[in-house]
Amino acid sequence: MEDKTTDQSSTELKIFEAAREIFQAKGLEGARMQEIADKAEINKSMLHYYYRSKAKLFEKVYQLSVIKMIPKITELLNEDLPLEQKLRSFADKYMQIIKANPDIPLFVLHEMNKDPNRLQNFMLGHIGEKVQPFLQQIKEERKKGNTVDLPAEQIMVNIMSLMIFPFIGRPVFKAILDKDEENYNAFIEERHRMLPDYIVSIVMKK
Amino acid sequence: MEDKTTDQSSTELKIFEAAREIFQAKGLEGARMQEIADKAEINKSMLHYYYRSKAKLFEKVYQLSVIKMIPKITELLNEDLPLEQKLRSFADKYMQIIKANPDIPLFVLHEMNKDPNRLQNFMLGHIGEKVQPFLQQIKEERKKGNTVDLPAEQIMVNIMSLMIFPFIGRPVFKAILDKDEENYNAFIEERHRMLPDYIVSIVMKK
DNA sequence: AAATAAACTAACCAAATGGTTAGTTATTGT
DNA sequence: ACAATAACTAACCATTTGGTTAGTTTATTT
Repeated sequence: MEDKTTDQSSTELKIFEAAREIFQAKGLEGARMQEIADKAEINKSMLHYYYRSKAKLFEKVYQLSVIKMIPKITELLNEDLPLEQKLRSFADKYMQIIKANPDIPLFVLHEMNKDPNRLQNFMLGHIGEKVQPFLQQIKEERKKGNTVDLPAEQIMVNIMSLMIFPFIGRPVFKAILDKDEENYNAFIEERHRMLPDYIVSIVMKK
Repeated sequence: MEDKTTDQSSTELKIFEAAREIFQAKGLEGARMQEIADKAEINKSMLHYYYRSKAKLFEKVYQLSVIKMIPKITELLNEDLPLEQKLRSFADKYMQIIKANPDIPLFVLHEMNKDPNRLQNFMLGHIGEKVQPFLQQIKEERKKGNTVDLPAEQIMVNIMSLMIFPFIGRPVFKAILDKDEENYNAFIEERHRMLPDYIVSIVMKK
């Protein structure tokens, strides 16, 4: 007896997976229903049979994408750990997540930018308050003189930028650094290895 | 007598400006020709009168967008300055450029991601060799023990990430940091002020 | 095994969208 | 002043695209 999440017809899953790939690569308007059907190797009518409309199918892909990336941030940042350990752990675990879903950040940010109110920003409604404890933790450590002298918000943005942007900027960085796909992936691996310590080093006062 | 670049009918310019805004906000496929015409307050036929096709109009917008952001990087990084001053100057000037064109990074990266071969990557063909001197400069300073102990490429990616990502990630950061548009702009201003020194501090060994 | 429902297909449809055309108005050169 | 060209408009067209329908095959239930 399979559980509810895996108890879907293989066709439905094939459709979703194809839709995920194509929506993430080309965005809502760039994606063609026929293209999704082709990739899923099913008749185009099946898309509507299982998901009714392009908008509905997209919404599922979009929501899953957001869910995979956003809640993890607050989840990891609210573990009960001293700041330094928390930073190290967060950097490592969040890099793992992005590496497993490298197309999501650009996809989600592009769609958010197009329509900032999609589902009243969905998922983003209460994230602010969930990040507060972490920002507070930084502020306290800063008062104690344990961190570098920067506003907590700037530190937060620094951390996220260093982790996420190398994935979003991939095509440009590949050109700038003269790397092919394989080389750039190795570069990302190297980055994953160094980032936990590096982030600690630029946040905590030495 | 106006020079060639400004000697265009006001209609043509209005179209281009409208197209720029809409393409940058919604991407190639998300943009509607009618919408561009409406924003430019002209008849839709004028779009084709001056630019022949959506693809051609888009290409002009895209190329201008790339030209505004990419060549400046190598230009600024190849000024004949000691590393520390160069970093400070680059951070300040490049932040100015992004602030003046805050929608371009996400737009360009989304389009590049969709079609990595658009115009055989245009503009990106020779950028690698133009960045080499700067990477070399870092490597030399690193050998002398003047920089933090990181590969030059990682340093380069760090710098670009810290500058650009706050613009791309705006909708998420606004939610996370609980800021409205005005507050976030102030946050960006603060960031612009601190980044030159900060970047120096995380690259040069103290 | 018959009946019922679910999964699937091919053909078709309507709306949206980029693009054209034929003609009108305004501008420019002589 | 007038011919010629450029700028512009409204109506229309062809294709693309998301979506539907009517019917067929496959699986399930009793």
